[in-house]
Amino acid sequence: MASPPEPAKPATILDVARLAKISKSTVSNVIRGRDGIAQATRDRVHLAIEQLGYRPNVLARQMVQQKTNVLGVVIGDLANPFYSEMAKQIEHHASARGYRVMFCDTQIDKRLELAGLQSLLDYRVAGLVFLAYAGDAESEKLVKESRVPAAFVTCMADWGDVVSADDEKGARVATQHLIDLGHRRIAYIADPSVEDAADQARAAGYSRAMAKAALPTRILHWQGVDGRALLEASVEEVLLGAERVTGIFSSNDLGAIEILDCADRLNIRVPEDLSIVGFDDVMLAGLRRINLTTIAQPKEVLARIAITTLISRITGELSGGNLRQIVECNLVVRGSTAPPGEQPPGS
Amino acid sequence: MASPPEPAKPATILDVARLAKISKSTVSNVIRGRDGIAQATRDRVHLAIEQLGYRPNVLARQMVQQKTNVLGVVIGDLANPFYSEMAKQIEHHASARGYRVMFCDTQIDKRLELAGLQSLLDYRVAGLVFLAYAGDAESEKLVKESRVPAAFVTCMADWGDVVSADDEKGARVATQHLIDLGHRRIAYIADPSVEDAADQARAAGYSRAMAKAALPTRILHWQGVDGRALLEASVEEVLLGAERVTGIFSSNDLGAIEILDCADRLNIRVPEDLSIVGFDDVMLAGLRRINLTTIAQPKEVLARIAITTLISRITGELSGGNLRQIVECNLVVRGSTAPPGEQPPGS
DNA sequence: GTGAAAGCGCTAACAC
DNA sequence: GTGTTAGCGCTTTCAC
Repeated sequence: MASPPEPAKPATILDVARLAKISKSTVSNVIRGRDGIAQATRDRVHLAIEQLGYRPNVLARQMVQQKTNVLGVVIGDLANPFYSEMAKQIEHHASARGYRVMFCDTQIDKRLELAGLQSLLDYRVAGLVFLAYAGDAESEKLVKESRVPAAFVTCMADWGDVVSADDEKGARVATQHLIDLGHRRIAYIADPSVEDAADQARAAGYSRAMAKAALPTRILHWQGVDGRALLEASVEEVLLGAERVTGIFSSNDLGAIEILDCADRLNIRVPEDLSIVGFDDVMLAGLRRINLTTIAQPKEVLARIAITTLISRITGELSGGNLRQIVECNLVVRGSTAPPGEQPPGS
Repeated sequence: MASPPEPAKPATILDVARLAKISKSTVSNVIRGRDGIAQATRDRVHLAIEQLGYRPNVLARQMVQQKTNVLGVVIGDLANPFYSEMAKQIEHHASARGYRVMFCDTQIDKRLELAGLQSLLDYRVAGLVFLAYAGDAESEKLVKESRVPAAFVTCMADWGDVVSADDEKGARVATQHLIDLGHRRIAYIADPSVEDAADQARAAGYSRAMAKAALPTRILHWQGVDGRALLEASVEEVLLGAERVTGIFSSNDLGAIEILDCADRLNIRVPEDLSIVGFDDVMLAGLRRINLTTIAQPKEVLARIAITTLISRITGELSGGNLRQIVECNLVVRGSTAPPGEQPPGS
């Protein structure tokens, strides 16, 4: 029979040109919307495109332009709700602007990060979004040499645009919330899955609020990623010991929920005996069973600004020194905080 | 020394060829590991590559081969823990096999799905992974015409390889668990974010277990995505009415947690007054505060099989009719289920 | 307004 | 074993 069931070869620009009885450069010009083309020609081309179901070959275009409309997104851990919620926003805004995204989950491992970046750059991504940055010097060198613009969202580096929540202020507000409730012994507990820079800023905000209230600081760190142990002291000591705290500000919601779990296990009531404030406001935090007071990061806004900035860099609309855009975050009071109550059971 | 700070143009295969005093095809042959090349030549080429910091231009390779090493991944909602946990596994296995992934969040909207697929296909993805499939006929037509292999993970279609948990059996086990505990009035509640096909299978498993125990079925649906209302009856009626249930099997963990919230609000104790079983075993379910009995989907296994199958299709190792691979899932008993207790408060 | 022609950097026949 | 050559499908000067 004359026509095989499926045309294995998709139509090319040449097919369109032939059908429209016109040269392929003119077809190209029509497609790219260059002006200075007769309406009649334009119509003929569009008709031919229609008839053939022609779609420009992105690969060929990328090859000649040596650039893509793809953004590389470096993520710390896609299974972490904060990252996945951010990733969703990034994908959403990128695709709304005509860009596709390639995700790369690094587990905040420098070697994975480097390999992932190399691969993304091999694919000639037009820009990079770091949702987490392991801070590797090799990575920095690689990206800088590639001259691909980078945006750091919710993380930090001095060699690209930074879009971040006001971590220091958020931490201050969180800590102040506990102080205002009447807490005096308040610890800051850092979760390793939080970016170093963000962690520093949040610790600083905590320390500043505590200093202002003339209260002693106590900074603790979770040991390992899903360890239920602290580096500096046992959880029991922190929550039940002589110097036990009545308020905790966690560097992120996941860490705060970890503490919630510990408290439950030790029969410490939240918020009666222990108040907890998280950071991020992941979906989880809003669940009735969790009901965590937290500092909400405006994820949609962060993503929007990051994508807008990055695309401006790509197109060249924006040039010059690195931008550092800080957006406000705000306290969401839920059920995990209250004025300090009576002595915890067992003391 | 003589080298400029940044070579704006990356080295091409021609540069390597010149430096190694060899033709570019030979360089190409060396790079692609074709055998039948003198060791001396091979060494010279590698040396030149090293010196120039040469990296093959993926875009050019893709262009000539008219194919990429990119997988398109269609996701229902990246902010949904089940999807993001699956997405992580998919990305992991794909990158381990040398493939990059392009994610596309469709919100299970047919139009978004179609647009996303069109775009992925424009980029000549080598294969498609559907983590969710809206079941659009246009989408089907588009992908079939493109001849790009598709794998449906955790969802269903008759025009690609399917990798899925044994939803029907999982549901039977979940329901049987409740029956074994002594429950008699057990409802199935479907969450709209669950794929239709999976929902059907789970409902069927539930019905079968109930039928076997000669118990009446009661199938309910959440209204809207984050609605706290059911289609068929009020939550209060289901949980507190004369015909109230003592056991619920939810089509996914998120829906189960929703019910947990409702129960808490209505002062219904779980598991004393109400037992709940979920499906998926998202990270959330394991939190002490949630502590949900559930059917665990083996996400890592599902992803691995899907990627392996898809890549076999891509390379042509696998051909012929669509595969339908079903993997076992298993009951994880936690604290949300127990034998039915006394009458719920207020009755 | 439109078209001819020169690539983009690579792969893959096919000569030598 | 190695080199020559002809594209892949498109963009983009630059003539006409």
